[in-house]
Amino acid sequence: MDHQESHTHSSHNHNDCIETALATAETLCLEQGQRLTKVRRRALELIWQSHRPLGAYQLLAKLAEEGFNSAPPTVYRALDFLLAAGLVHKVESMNAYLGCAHADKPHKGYFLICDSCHNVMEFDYQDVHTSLLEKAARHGFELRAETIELTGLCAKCKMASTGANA
Amino acid sequence: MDHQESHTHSSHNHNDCIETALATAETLCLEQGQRLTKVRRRALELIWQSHRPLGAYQLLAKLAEEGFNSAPPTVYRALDFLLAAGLVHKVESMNAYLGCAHADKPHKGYFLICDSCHNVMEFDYQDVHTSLLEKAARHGFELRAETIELTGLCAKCKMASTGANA
DNA sequence: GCAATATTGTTATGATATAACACTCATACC
DNA sequence: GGTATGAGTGTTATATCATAACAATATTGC
Repeated sequence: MDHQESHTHSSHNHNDCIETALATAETLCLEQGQRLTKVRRRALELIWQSHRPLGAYQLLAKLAEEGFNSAPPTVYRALDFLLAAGLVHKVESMNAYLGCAHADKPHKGYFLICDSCHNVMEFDYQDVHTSLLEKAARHGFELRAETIELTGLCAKCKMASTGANA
Repeated sequence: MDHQESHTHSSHNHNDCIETALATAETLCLEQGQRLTKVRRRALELIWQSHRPLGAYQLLAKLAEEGFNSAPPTVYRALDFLLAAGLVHKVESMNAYLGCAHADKPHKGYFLICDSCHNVMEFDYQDVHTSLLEKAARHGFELRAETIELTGLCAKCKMASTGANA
């Protein structure tokens, strides 16, 4: 049923996440006859290494440091590829890009975004999707994509702020 | 209960919408001791005159034609004011701005955006909000704002495309 | 009127994203 | 293995979206 996932908890070993994501990406690309080229692979890895959504130009700077071409099309092409493959999501309200934790299952990117620490948690509630789909249909609207971005205070920051007051 | 509204149907008299919106805006600003200055009022009106979300620079161009200052801060200040007052919404996935049809009641901007004609319908389903609020709380997350933007094909465009095939 | 504050003018720049065309490399086919 | 094809990348230029910083002006409360 409901599924939720965060790759922002400092408690976990994020390297595992990155490795899993990269492995999944390679498998998916192989299956679909897509080429996970050097720059695409490295872009994906760099996006994953950040615990927060990464801006295109931040990513470009990192790629440039490593000898990749430093012109914007480089990064936007890589992002376009990764977005189309479902390997990353774009967080519209931040103009930033985030590794997708379950690219292997088609899903919508629903996000909880902390205003304070800027960490982002992805969640994927089937019931919300079903409900939105049904409501769209009620308007004769054929739903293709959903942008669901919830902002506020994450548990940690909330505790930190109340703790400071107490 | 559930409320939905469109100001994109060509069937209606959009002038009524604009007048109502402007009247509501004046009332709200008066109540809250806010000043609906010339440029703010005209910006709101121009946003409403467009049936689709209007880009900041599109709006700026229209304002400039009418003798207002043509530098970007002019339009962004007006937009900031209108956004803060809840009189317009920003459609994040389009970087564009839309008149809010029910600024008088606090609400979230939920949008159905047609990929084909780019019209946008605002809807506001209390049950979706409640559901998201509860799910956020489940993660210890204190929800402050929601960006819900659904894209796809509106009823008209869907009919037009199937009609073309038939 | 006058001080305090809000609003607007103005210049400059930062941040995000794409167009257009040349070049290179991988792959598939012979 | 050669070579045509198309995918991918390099490069230059520019479009689009947004804000910083400070000066000038208008509004409001006294």
